[in-house]
This record gives sequence, C-alpha cells and structure tokens, in this order.
Amino acid sequence: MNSPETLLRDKKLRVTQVRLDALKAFMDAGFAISIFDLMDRLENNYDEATLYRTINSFSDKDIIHTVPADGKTAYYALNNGNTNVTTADIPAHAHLKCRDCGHTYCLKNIKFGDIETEGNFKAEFIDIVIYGSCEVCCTKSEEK
Amino acid sequence: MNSPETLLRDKKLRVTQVRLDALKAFMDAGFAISIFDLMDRLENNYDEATLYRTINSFSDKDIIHTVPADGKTAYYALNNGNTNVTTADIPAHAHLKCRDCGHTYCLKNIKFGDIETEGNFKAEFIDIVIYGSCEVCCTKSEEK
DNA sequence: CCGTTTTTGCAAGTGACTTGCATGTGGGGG
DNA sequence: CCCCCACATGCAAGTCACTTGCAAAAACGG
Repeated sequence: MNSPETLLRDKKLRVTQVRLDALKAFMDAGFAISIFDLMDRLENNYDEATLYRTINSFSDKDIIHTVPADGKTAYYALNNGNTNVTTADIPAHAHLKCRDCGHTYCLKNIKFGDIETEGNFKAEFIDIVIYGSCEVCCTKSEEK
Repeated sequence: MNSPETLLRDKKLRVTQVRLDALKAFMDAGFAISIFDLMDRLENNYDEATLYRTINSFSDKDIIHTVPADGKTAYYALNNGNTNVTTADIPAHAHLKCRDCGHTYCLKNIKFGDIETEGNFKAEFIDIVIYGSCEVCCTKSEEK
C-alpha cells in the first residue's frame, strides 16, 4: 500500500501538512468518518474550510468516497477494491451502518444473488446500505 | 385506497388545506419528489416552513418516507407495501434512481438472493438504491 | 357557537458546507 | 540552490436546506 505522500504525488496533489495528516487519519480510521471526526483526529487545528477543500480534492481524485447513511454524510479512506458485483455483473458498493456503535464500514468481498423485479428498468450501479450490528459489536454482545 | 381526507383522519392529523393538497400531490406524483417539486405542484403558495412541517408530520405518521439519493433528499407518498425481503428474510427497501429523467421510484415486489460476506455482522434492514434507467426512459430509448 | 388545541405564516436562527480574497508555500525551471 | 508562481491556506462572509419562536388564525369536540 502507498504511503500518504506517495499517494498524493501519484494523484498529482501537492503535498501539504493538512493533506498528509488528513489522509493518514482516513487510512487509520478503518471506517467512514465525518468531518468532525476528522477534526478530532487531527493534532493541528486546521481551518474548517480547508478541511472541506481537502476532502473535496481527495474525493475528486478518488482517494476517498462519500458514504450516504441516514442523511448524514461521512467519508472513507482509499477506494481500495471494495466494489462488488451481483451475479448479474452489475457493479455495486455496500456499506454497513452499525446501530450500536454508529460506525459505517465499507463492505468488501460481498456477493449477492440476482435481483428479480417485475419492472423493465436497467440497472447500472447498485448502492447498498445494510443497517445492523458490526463485527465488533456482535462479538461484544455475545460475550455478555 | 384511502382518500386524502380519510387517510389524514385515520392517522389522527387535522384536516387542513395544506395537508390535503400536499398529500394529493404525493399520491399523484408516482415517484419521489423534493420539497421544491412539491411547491411547484401546489396551486397555493404555502409557506416553506409549513411544508417542511407537513412533510415531517406525514413522515412521523408513516404516510410518506424519505428517499436517500445522491445526497439530496426527496419524498415519496404512501408507504403502501413496498418493503421487500431477501431470501434470508431481512427486510429491505429499494429505490430506482433514473439517470436519464432524474426521477426516483420506489421499487415493489423485488426479490433478491442471499448476501454472502466474509464478515460476521448482523443485518437488520437493507436499503438499496439502484442507479440506471427507469421503465419510461428505457422504452423511449428503445423507440429511437 | 365557544373554547381549547393545533396549525400556519413570518421572521429569525442553525448547521453544514462553499466562496472570495489576501497571504503563504511547494516544487519545477533555471 | 534559489526564485517564481500556480496552487493552498486562513479568515470572514455567503449560501442552502432546513428548524424554531411566536403571535394570529383555523380545526374540531362539545
């Protein structure tokens, strides 16, 4: 995996402190984080506008992607191969929103069966949000 | 199917002109509409705050539900039996966002196969957004 | 028809971004 | 190695989509 600095150069983004720190935070998070989570994870007090611009540039360069969940938006690090397909070869992307801890994870290596409908529409991309309990919270509640 | 007035009484909401008009608009739409679409569809110029309150009360009483799509939110009429299930009996709700006409439809009578994953999470509800072309737009492009 | 409880309209407020602009800075060219 | 300038940053102000406070108006049960 690329280091934050290498990745920025590859994506033709200037290497600055905000970008290095933010990218590292996204990489470390392991789940989708909001801009406020991001601020909390950064040592320096960067300007909010700067962080939004940072997020936008990352998003434009497909370094991170936006996760829709519950109306609130959050962000996730590297788009590293977490696009899945249905058996009908329709590309899909899935997220898990844990109702216990509130974290949103990108799901990898998901497979799902065909979608059957009565309508006559054409599917090009499928976005899936699963609400439930994540692995960590499942394990915790089993221990009780 | 209930008339707007009957439905409002059933749901213990006072019958007012805004609510009658708005509910009728939602019923007539056939697809999810935003608050701005709703305004356009109403003859009277109701206050924006009132319309938001109307939408919220409809939503609270499960008359309409919110459709997440592209970050922008839209609204749909009656929750009339458009909850589907996977073969694993996980309840799900699916929407189709047409990239041609931009409309968002609730999909009914969808069935989909099991979702297989490597993780150990527990799914309780699945939200699906399919991006593609709706029936109307598919038919149009076939005619060309 | 009356009184109470909701609802409405208006205006002001909030939260989550976005934008304008002057200042500061990374990094390719010399 | 330094210089220059396109690009980034910080600050303040602006925008967009809603929400809230409050007084006036409308519903509905009696």
